Amino acid sequence: MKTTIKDIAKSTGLSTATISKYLNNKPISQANQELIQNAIQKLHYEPNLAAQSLRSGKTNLIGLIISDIGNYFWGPLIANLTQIFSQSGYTVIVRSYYRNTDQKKKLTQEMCTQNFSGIILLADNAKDTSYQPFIRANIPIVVIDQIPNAMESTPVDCVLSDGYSGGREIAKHLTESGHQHVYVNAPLDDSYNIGQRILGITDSYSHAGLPLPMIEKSHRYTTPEAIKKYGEQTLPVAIHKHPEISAVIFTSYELALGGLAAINTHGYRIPQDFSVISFDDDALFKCVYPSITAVSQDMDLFSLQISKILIRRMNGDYSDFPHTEYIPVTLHKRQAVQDLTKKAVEE
Amino acid sequence: MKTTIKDIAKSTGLSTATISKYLNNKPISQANQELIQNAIQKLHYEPNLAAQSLRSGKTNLIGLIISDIGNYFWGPLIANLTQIFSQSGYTVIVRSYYRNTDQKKKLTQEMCTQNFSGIILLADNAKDTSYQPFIRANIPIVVIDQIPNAMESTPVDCVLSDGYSGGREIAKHLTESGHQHVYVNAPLDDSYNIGQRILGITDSYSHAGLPLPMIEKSHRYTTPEAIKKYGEQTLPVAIHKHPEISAVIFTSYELALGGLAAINTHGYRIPQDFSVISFDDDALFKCVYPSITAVSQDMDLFSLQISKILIRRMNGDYSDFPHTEYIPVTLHKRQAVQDLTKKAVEE
DNA sequence: TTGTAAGCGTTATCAT
DNA sequence: ATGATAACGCTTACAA
Repeated sequence: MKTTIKDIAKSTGLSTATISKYLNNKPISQANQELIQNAIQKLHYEPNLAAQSLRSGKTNLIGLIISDIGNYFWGPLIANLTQIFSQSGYTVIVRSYYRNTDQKKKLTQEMCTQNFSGIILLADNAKDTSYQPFIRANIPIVVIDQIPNAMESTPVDCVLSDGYSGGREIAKHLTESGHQHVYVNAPLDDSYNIGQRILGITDSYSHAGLPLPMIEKSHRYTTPEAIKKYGEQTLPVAIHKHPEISAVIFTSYELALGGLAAINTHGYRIPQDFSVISFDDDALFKCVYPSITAVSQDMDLFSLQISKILIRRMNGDYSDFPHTEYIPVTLHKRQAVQDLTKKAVEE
Repeated sequence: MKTTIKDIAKSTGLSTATISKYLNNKPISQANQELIQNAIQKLHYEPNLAAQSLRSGKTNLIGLIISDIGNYFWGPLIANLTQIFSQSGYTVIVRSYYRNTDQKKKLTQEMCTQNFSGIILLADNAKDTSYQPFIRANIPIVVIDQIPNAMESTPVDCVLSDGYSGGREIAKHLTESGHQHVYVNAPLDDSYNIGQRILGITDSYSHAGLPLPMIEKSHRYTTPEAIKKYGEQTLPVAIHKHPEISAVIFTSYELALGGLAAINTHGYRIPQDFSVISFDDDALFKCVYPSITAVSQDMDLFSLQISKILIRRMNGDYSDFPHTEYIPVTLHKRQAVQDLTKKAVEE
């Protein structure tokens, strides 16, 4: 038999109403506070969340919607969010729709009706409009990793890493290392984020009066495997056709996987044959030989900003709505980028 | 205003009891089934989970307890479990205690009282007894990745990868490739799993009449970072002291990270200086040069078996209790292991 | 097969 | 500051 507030009420001689008030930090006499506190400890009382939720209409549930939870790049983010929100009394529930559009619609519709206290939506790309039903249903929501095109008609809070700065950092590092002819491997999708990464690179090269980076064009790819395969196939072709290329930039982790696989297969030597640099870092990047130069996202800060905005909204504070937060990124200079200026001097 | 079964009742002219029966697949006349179905569609009815849970005493919640959700090795498992259980109408909630013993006790106690339909506990090591409160509370639970020492006094269902076979596979591959002097990098913890991995290796070498693998002894390490650091520090020392070592085995992903970092720092050439082989696979292992030979766990099958057992228990079927399920592992032969027999012939 | 009505554990209203 | 009581949306005897 589970302990309920009735038991606490009986044990203390108070009414359930008073116990409830105690639990919700409403004014209670000092004496009774201690009385209740003791009873709770003694009887091992834990509130029934279902009852609380049913009566109050608040679930304290945060829905985290990710197209494909299997994509482990986002693991640390999920971890952080789970931890941060649990500290504020919220429980994070992760839901995926596995890149199935029908399932996605069904999922969002279902979640709109389940009294989630807040939603975090990892948007697929800039065309993603699935945040809109939550706005309509008045459920606080933060869109992450993208800025939807529909922002203008339906404003929403966004948090994403600063891909543009990342692109500029990469370009700076490469130009300072003497790399004039650069190849950017990027599948054409409608990702705002990836678009910004590329723009950061091309802007820098353009401003520096250098030849514009060669950007691989392609069809759209949806699954991580397809993106990897694409990278694996296109890289050797480009290198072969354009021997002047001295550096390759992967615009995402999946492309890096594919590119590195191709590099291995074809026996390219990094960084002697060409330098390599990737967006999105991985624990192994800094361990392998040569270690892979990469731009990492700050998942801790990312999670923190998401939680800050969402909690503000859940508390009814919309004073700065809509807010877009860019999370700074960090370039890790490693062995995979060769300093061509030094090399020239040495020779 | 949310739609409730009352609205459906009014709209169809039936009672709420009948609607409830329809929702719970109890016998209903064909005509009314269609009537209700239509009303639900028209009014966009979605059941209130809190009310269902409160009344029925069932939450359909699965608690997944992981010491450190930030350790992304388990990301794919979380992903799979979330997906599999959602197909059966369960929602997975991941909870961590961040290697804090007090927090862990608090968490398990709290979860015991929250009517979880089932629990999946990723045990820390063989000494982990935190599954016991759930057994006492009659909450179905499956322990994964370990077999607790307390099994005998408190039986429990277990699912874990077959580390022993993995060890034997590794040993077979190494001996067939002519590796007689092998170094095993393993922090001494109380992990049943890691113990089995080591045992598989040593048993094989012992049965083959070869010199016993050299096993690094150490203190206990708790965090992934500490384990990595340990691997990074011990490997070069061992290699230096024992030049006869021709192959190094990492007993976990974290050790591989540390070991590879050390290899990079010290400029060892793999596999010329020594071969490398790791437990636990990573997407990058097969992409980098040289690709890293590794034993992978089958996370799909792992998740599936967990869900099968747990769902059986939640349905009250304890006919095969307690059950221990070993998930087969796969050795991926890659470039990091050199075939010394061929080399000998060539020379 | 269908309806009536009680009640799950909590919170909120309104007295006191 | 405290208490009596209704109500949240649903399930489940039990009766019809």
